[in-house]
Order: sequence, then structure tokens, then C-alpha cells
Amino acid sequence: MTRVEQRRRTETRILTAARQLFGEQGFDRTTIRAIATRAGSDPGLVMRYFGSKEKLFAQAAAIPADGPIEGSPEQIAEQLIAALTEKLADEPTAALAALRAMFTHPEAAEEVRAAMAAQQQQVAAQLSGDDALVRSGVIGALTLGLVISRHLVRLDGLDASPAELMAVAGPLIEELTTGSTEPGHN
Amino acid sequence: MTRVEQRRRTETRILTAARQLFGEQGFDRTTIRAIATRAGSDPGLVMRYFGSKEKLFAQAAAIPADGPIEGSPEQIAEQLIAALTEKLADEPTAALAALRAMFTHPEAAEEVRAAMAAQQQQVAAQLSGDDALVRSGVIGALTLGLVISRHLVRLDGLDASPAELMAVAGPLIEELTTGSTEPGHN
DNA sequence: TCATTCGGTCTACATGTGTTGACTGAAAGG
DNA sequence: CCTTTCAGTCAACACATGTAGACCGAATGA
Repeated sequence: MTRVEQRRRTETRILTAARQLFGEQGFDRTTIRAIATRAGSDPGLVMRYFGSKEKLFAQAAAIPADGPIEGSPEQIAEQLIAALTEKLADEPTAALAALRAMFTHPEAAEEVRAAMAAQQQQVAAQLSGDDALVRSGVIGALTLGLVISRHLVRLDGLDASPAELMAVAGPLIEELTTGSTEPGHN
Repeated sequence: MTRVEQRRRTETRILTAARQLFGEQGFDRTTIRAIATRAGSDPGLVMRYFGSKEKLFAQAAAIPADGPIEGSPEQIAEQLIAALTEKLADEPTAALAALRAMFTHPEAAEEVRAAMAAQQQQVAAQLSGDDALVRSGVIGALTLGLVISRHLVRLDGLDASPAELMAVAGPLIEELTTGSTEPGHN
């Protein structure tokens, strides 16, 4: 087996193991030794290939960017619902690591905040009413709450199929995007 | 100063410092030494008074139980909205520790899950429709998402006043409790 | 007043962690 | 074929942490 190929395989195994463990236990409770063991490798090698635990985490917990969101409020709602349905699908190991580490690891917190803020700005720009930012924020909060409740907390009713969940949550998002409170305070 | 009084004061200072630090940094990143320092005390004393870091955390991160929730769907909605408004108020240091530790500390996770499940069961029991459990679960998820987004993530639009937030989120809860999807699947 | 309790402080230990560096053997390439 | 490179392994170090125990001085109570 050629050397570059071998190296690539090992790096992949380490990265996969890191993603799993960071996602299962968070940053602090995950040790380099545990990652190496699960990857069938060695702590020293992990360090040599990724530099430090921090750098390894940065690579493992990168959040894949959502596609752009634009159009009329109805189209916005449609895209948000599609995106959320995807996030509720099973085994989203990619963002799980960042999500779990978010509360104890400052960099992960920034990662998540940035990802959420980006989507929120896009949505708010298309909504009318002076509470557009609040409404888009609530959309983000609802999304975050659903993902966390399902995948991290494993809350009782949230283990239903994505379709069933969206049958309940979908109308909420539509209401948040299209149903505008009239301008002017109460 | 009498001895019992002195002891009570010191214990209180330690418990307060513990709540703050656990809430700010989570369980793993909070050290006994840091707690002792913030409390103007000593690590050994913390151990002697609380037994272990685990026991101290258990006392510091106990979640105050919500009052019972019951009545017609309209009354349910009203009570849920009142409870959420309270949770969105500023400085909820009590549950913050448990909330932040939830994702890395198994016991804290159980604590939060139990608290949420309890409320969820009460709500679901009063709702009609065969998706009652899902709807009450989504209520819990929305609540969790809002609290986390506001206090932990500090998401952009969520720094509005509780009143403004509830003007947006309130109708969602009403819809989830009163607006029932008709029995029978789609 | 004198012995005792106990809040408080200090030091030390065992352990687990990230990280480093030396070493080994096989692939690479002239 | 011989030298160089490099993936992989092993042992060790420096450090932080939870925890235990010795010690000191003031409040307590007989």
C-alpha cells in the first residue's frame, strides 16, 4: 500500500473517531488517547497529524454551511422547513460535536452562533414588520430547540418521524415568516 | 460572631460561587480551587463541607420544580406562557448551571430531561388529538430553544424584552395547545 | 480557667491529561 | 543496493486537578 494513501486513511479514521467522541462526550471529556484508541492508532500520531487537540476539534466540529435562503416569505418558509427537516433526520454527526461542545467550549459557541446568525440575517432581511429580527430569532431558537431536544436530550415525544414533527412545527414556521404583527408597538 | 452562623455564611458563599461558575463554564471546566477562590475560601473547606465536587454540583444545579399545570387548553396555554416569561427574565442563575452542564454531565442531563418530561406529561394529558405528545414535546423544545438562545448563545434578536419575545412566541404556544390537528393520520 | 470542638489554612499525594521526543521498520527513489 | 523519508510506536515530562490529612487559633462549655 502506498504511503500517501495509508496516511490519508489514517487521518480519516482519526477524524471520524474524533467527530464521534466529541459528539458523544463533548470537548473536555474526550481525550486524545480515547480518540487514538477508537481510531486504532496512537496519541502521538494524532498530535503529529493535527497539531493539537484544539486544532483537531476545529476540523472535526466544523459546521457545514446551510444553503442561501431567499425569496418571498412563503418561499422562505418553504426553505426553512426543508432545512429543518434535514436537521431532524437521523445521525447528523457532523454538527453534533459543535452542538454539544457549544456550552463549554468558547470557540464552538462562536461557531454555532455564527452559523445561526448568518441564517437569521438572511431571513430577517426578507420579513416585514419592525420585529423581523425577533421573529427570525425565534425561528432559530425553535430550530435549535428541536434539534437539541431530539438528538441530545432525546425528549419523549421528539422521537417521532421527521414528517410527524414537521406536521406540528411546520405551521409555526409559516406563521413566524408570513404572519406579521403590524408595525408599531403595542 | 457565633460559629454556626459563620459556618452557614461560608457554606452559602461557596454554594453561590459554585452556582455562578458551574453556570458560566460548565462542570468540567469549573475547579474546586476556582470555587474556593471566588468564595474567598479554601479548597479543603469546600471538600469538607460538601464531600465531593459531584455532591456540590448536585446541590448547586438542582432545578426548582415548576408549579403544576392543569385545566383547559386555554388555561394550559396561559400557564405555559407565564412560566416561559419567567424563564426569559434576566439572571436565572438557578437552572443555568444544570442547563450548561446538561450536555457533558450525565446526571445533569437526567435532571433536565426529568424536569422537561414532567411538564410535558402534564401538558399532553390535557391535549386532544393523537399527536398530543408530539405537540407537548414541541412546546418543550421551543421553551428550551428560547432559553438557551437567549441566555447561553446570546443570539442576536433574542435580547429583546421578555414582553417583546412573548408577543412573538405566545401565539405559537396557543396554537400548539388549542389548535389541534384533527384525530387520524394524514 | 482549662480542655475541647471546629472553622479555616496549608501542604502533599495520586491520577489523568496534552504534548514531546527518541526510536523502529518499511516504502521511496536515486 | 543504499540512503533518505516517513508512518507508526513507546516512554517520559510538565502540569492541573480532586482529594486527604496535619496543623493552627478562636469560640464553646464545663
